[in-house]
Amino acid sequence: MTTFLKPRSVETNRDKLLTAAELAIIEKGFAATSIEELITEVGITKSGFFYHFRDKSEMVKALLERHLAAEAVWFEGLFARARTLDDDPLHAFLIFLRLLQEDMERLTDVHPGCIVTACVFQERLFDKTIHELAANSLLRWRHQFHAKFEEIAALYPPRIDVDLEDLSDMLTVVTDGGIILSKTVRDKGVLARQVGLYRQFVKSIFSPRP
Amino acid sequence: MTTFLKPRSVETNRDKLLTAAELAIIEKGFAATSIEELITEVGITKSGFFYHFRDKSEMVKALLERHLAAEAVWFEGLFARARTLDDDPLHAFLIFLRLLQEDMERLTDVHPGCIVTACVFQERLFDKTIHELAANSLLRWRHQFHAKFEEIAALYPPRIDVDLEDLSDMLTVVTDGGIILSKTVRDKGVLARQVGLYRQFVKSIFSPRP
DNA sequence: AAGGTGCTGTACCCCCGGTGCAGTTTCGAA
DNA sequence: TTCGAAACTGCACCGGGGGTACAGCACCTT
Repeated sequence: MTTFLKPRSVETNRDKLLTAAELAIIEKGFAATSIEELITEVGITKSGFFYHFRDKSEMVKALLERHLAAEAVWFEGLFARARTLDDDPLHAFLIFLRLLQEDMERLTDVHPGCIVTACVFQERLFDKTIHELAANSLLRWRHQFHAKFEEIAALYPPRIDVDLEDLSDMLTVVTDGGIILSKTVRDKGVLARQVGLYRQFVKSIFSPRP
Repeated sequence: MTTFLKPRSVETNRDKLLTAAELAIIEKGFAATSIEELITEVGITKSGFFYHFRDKSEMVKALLERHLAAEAVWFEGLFARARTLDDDPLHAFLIFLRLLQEDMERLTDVHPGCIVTACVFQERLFDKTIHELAANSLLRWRHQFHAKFEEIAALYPPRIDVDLEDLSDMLTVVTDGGIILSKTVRDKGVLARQVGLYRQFVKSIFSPRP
C-alpha cells in the first residue's frame, strides 16, 4: 500500500509496531485494534510494547507524527515537481493537483489520511496533544495553500468572489470527505475524482476568460 | 384515557438511551462512551439496556437509522421550501444550498453527521448491516442530487465539463470533510463556509454567461 | 568491566461488554 | 377485574483488553 508514504529500510521493532498499527487501524479502526495482535505480528511481548510506548495513546501520537511527516514530504515533492514543470503559479498549482489526483488513483488502499480523522473522532480517548498535532497540521496546509492562492490571484484576478482561505481549506475538506465517501461506498475512485473536480473549480476561478 | 392520545412527547427509555448515546458519541466518540454512563443518565439498569438492544452495535444501528431518517426529513424540508420560493430548478437548488448553509451556521454544536463517519471509522466493531445503512444513505443522496443536476443541465448547459454524479457526491464530501475540519480546528464556521463555496461552484458551472 | 538499550516472564488489577435467568412492576386490553 | 405482555430489576458470573510492577537477561558500545 501507500508507496508514497512508506519510509526507511531498516525497521526497528518500534517502527514495525507503528506500521502494523497503521495498517490495522486503517482496516478496522482504532478501538478494534488490540495491543495483543500488534505484538504477535511483530513478534515481541506485551512488556516490549510498553517499553516503547507508555500506553496506546502514545503509540497513536507517534503514528500520527510519522504519518504527518511523510505526508508533508509527499506534498512537498509533488509541489516541487509541479514547479519544475511550469514556473507559472497557477499552472504549477493545477499540475500539482493533477499529480495528486494521479497518486490517489494509484492508491491500492484507501488513503491513510483517515488516520487523522480516526484520531479526531476518538477525541477523549487520547490526550490533548494528539488533537493539537492534527489541528496544527491542517492549519499549516491552510496557510501554505493560501499563500499560493494569493500569488495566483495577483496574476490572475479571480472571476468569482471567493475567500482564498476557504478555498485553501477546501482541498483538505475534499480530501477528507472523499476518503469518507470512498470508504463508505467502497469505491476508491471517488477520492481522485473529487480532487479532479476541485481542480476544475480552481481552474475556472482563475482562468482568464476565453 | 384513550390510547390514541399516547403522546410522542413522552420519550421512552429506549429513545432516551439513543439520545444520550448520540450526544455522548458526538462529544467523545463511540469507544469512549460506556453503557454504564448511558444507563445511569437514563436511570435504568444494565439489564434494562440489554432488554432494548442485543448489544452496543445494535444500539448504534438504531441510532443511525433514527439519525438518517431525521436527516432525510431535514433535507426534504429544505428542498420543498426552496421549490416554493423558486420554480426554476437551478435557482431552487441554489436556494436550497443557501438554506442549508444558514442552518449549519446556526448549529451550536458540530453537525451530527459525524455519527455516520464515526460508524464508518469503526467498521469491524459493528456488523455489516450498519455499514450498508450508511452506504445506502449516501448513494440515495447521490442519485437524488444527480437527478436535480440533470434537470438543471437540461435548462442551463454547463460552462465546465463536469461529471454530474461527481458533482452530486461533492455535496456530501464537502459536508463530511467540513465537519472533520470544523472538529479538528474547532471552528464550526468552516462547515457553513465550505457549503457556501460549493454553492458558488455550482452557480458558476450553470449560470449563463453574462 | 560497566552501563545502557531492548527486550522477556510472571503475576496481578480493573473496567467494560456481554450472558443467563429468575423475579417484579406497569399498564393497557378483554 | 383479570390477564398477559412489555419493560424492566437483581445478581452472579465470564472473558478480553488495557495497564502496572518489577525482576531478570542478552547484546552492544564504551
